[in-house]
Amino acid sequence: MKEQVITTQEKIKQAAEELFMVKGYAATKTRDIAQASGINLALLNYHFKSKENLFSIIMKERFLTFFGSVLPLFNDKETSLQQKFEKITDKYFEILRQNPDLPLFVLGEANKNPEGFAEGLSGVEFINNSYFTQQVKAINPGIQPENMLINLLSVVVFPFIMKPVLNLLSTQQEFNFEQMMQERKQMIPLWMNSLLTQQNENNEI
Amino acid sequence: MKEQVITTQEKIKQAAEELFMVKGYAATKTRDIAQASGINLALLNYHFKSKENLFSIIMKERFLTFFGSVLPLFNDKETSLQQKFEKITDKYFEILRQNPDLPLFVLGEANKNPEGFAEGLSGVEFINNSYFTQQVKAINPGIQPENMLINLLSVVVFPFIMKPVLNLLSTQQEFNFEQMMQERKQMIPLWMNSLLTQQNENNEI
DNA sequence: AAATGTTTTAATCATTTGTTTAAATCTGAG
DNA sequence: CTCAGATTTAAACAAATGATTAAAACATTT
Repeated sequence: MKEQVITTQEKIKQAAEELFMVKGYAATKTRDIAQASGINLALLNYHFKSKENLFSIIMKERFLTFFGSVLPLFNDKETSLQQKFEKITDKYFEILRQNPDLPLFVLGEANKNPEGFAEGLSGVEFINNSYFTQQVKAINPGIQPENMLINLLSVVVFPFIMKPVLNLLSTQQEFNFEQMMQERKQMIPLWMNSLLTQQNENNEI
Repeated sequence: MKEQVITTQEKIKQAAEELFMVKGYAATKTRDIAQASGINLALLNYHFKSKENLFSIIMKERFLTFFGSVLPLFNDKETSLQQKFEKITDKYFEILRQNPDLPLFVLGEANKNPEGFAEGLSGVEFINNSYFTQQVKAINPGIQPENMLINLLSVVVFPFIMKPVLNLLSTQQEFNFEQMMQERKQMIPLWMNSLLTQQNENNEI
């Protein structure tokens, strides 16, 4: 097999990424990164100018991972709504399985630093008047398309964020996170369809 | 009107709570807390023994706010499932409107420090074999009750976490977060009912 | 091999940060 | 008022932290 040469920069970035994601920016010390990547402390500042610069680079990459490959699916003119539900669910499950800490990192950063967040999203195709929006309006004008978007992202992403809480339940009960997620992956498109096609009956009491 | 005397301890706690929630533990410096609460730096260690102890106190209180008043509703034997959907939604909207940073704080902390998280939850009534679970099984045995729980929490809580992302959309488009949440509050119980009563059709292609 | 530019290392610097200390101020009981 | 205890203040300390420096090691070209 071909020897995989991993550069110092890559070593630093990988270690820093892991640490930033689980501990956050402030709690991650430059010496932690140096130790985790097995490099000399000074190399961090040599290869990346500063801790903040290193963080900024990693942050932008993570933002793209979180938004870049999924948001365009909303605008796909070749797929039906049902297919969009399936494809977006599949894609996100794939991404989040490999990057379980991604949602909290991205959304936490969006909260702490909204300006930098917006800036880090340059190049991401947006959903504004996406084809998704038009399709929702066509099928059910009684529901705000933004709410369908939010519903889909909620039931897909939130369980990953909830994982530690759910695992708390699992100690008391037989409960398997992976197995549950497997069922969700199949059900979510059906659930979304069910939400979409229901009648908006605003009948109070 | 009666003069509201606010003690030094309360001033410190309120300022620290705000800072911990938006910036996180490590990024919040004791001098930030002192300045924000207008007290002398040494008073933090005089009234609370350490920064970590202060954080621990605040953290446990926030955990209770997030879980304490909502989880019991799942076990209420007097309410139907439909009523549970409504009451849980209402209660959470009320809490999260007043504490918009609560979910990210609690869930972030659950991730960074699962042990301390579990410990901070002592006294919270759990959902294990709740009445909610039984009711879901009775109405639709084809769905895992845990997944209904997760769906409900997802569509209620996640939008608050997504708020900064959604506000990014609002700059490009007429879009009002509050107005959208108003619609969600009405719709979520209906949506949940729709999910629950749909048939689990496992028909692949 | 010599020279040149790049990368790595160990040591050090200047701030920042959590905490402590000793004195000053305040408060309430006798 | 006076005194004892509680609270507050300014100053300082020790450790941690991000960054820099100068020399050493390495790699590449001539």
